[in-house]
Amino acid sequence: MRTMNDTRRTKDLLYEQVARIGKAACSPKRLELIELLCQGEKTVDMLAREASISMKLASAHLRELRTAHLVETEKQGKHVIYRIANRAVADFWVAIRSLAEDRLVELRLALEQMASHPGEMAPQDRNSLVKLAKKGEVVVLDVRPTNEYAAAHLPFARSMPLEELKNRLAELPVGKTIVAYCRGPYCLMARDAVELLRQQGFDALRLPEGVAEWGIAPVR
Amino acid sequence: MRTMNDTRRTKDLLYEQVARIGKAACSPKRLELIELLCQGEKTVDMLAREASISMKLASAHLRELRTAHLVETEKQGKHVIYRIANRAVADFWVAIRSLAEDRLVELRLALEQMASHPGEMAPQDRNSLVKLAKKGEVVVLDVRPTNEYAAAHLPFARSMPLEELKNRLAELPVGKTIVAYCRGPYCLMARDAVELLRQQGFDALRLPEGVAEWGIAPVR
DNA sequence: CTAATGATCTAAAGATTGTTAGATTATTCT
DNA sequence: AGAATAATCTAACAATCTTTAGATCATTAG
Repeated sequence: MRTMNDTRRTKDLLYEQVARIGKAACSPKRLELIELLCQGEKTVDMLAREASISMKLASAHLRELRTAHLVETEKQGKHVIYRIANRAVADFWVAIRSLAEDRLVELRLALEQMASHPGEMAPQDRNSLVKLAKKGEVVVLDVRPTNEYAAAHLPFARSMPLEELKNRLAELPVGKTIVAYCRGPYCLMARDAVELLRQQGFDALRLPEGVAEWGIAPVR
Repeated sequence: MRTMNDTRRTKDLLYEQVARIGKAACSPKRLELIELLCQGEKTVDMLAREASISMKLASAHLRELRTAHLVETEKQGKHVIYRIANRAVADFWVAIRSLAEDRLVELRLALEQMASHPGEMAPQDRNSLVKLAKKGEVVVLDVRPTNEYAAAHLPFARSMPLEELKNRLAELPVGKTIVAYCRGPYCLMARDAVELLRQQGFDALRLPEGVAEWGIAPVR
């Protein structure tokens, strides 16, 4: 015989488990860490530096992500390397972000303001961009750090980290359109790259999507 | 001139907005309310009763969901009717649940234990089930309350709420397979319906998916 | 009009998190 | 071995959230 209370307890248990994922996603800093890990594996202090928090705090947040089984660790020498558990985590990051953009006007406004400065690329389908890049009609620049490029990058993209860009302008073609991308729509490196390129007379556009949005986030 | 701090503040703002969605999804009861609303619009006290919480608490949780713009309200007489803001909310509920099932062993175990009792339906593709139902080779039963059936239901499904099932067994065919579904994998009404039907000698199976999983959640 | 119902608001207690500091561990470098 | 580095653990305080109770408001029924 199944009682009402039995059913209640079972249900509570199920929703509690799902809420563990929600809890992992309810802190801005944890979301930022997830996005960083979508670019490739990183050590705790790399993550702390890039998210502008202390290593202690990063460690505490990563612990939360680990108990929710969203990230995995591996010890290498005196470093601990974190990575997302699998591609489903990257997909979830894209999904929650897109729901947030769908529902929250404030977020849409902030993004529009951000994008209005330099040339935002018209939403174009992926295949046609890849085709153009393959034929050499546009140059796709990956302006993230080299290790992130090494972990995964868009097809036919060239690595040119934002910090090096200023000194490597000579490598770029003058007539062609240059498309810069970085970690995704919340990362401002591609925006700054486009700003710099335009000041130098290049025809530059920003592609707001990164590897997570293209579904090619690196997983071991 | 853009400063480092500027960039930081902009980023923090973006992640904070996304975290508002995470916060809405970090309480088990709020998740349950979202799932209930995926079945169709409901008043506060309907929601409170079905989620086994007080109306005050339900109201407080719904307030949170409303500030995250995941649900919308409409006043009708002395009732306030809640509904999910759009289909993207139902999709998100399915997405977070599926990530939880992917990552959390505890959840998979709990679901297996739940499912092992009655006959769980083999994961079958949707079109083939609809075809069988259309041809009348199986009977698909929607065992949710009638108002949820009215809001949206699977193609060719017949409404037969769990509470009425016992008294309406005569309406069911003896030779055919009966497929029962309810609100989704975390709802136990279909499980109980299958248990009852099998005791009565019917060939019954549970379809663990509901309208949210089929992408036909009702939205106004 | 008055009473009852459905829902929200406010305030407060209790529980859970976020954040920081200090101590501790494991590993590498010298 | 001793110092330095990377990371975690523990404990504590601050901040936030959950939950309940009491008061309040709007609407309907009598």
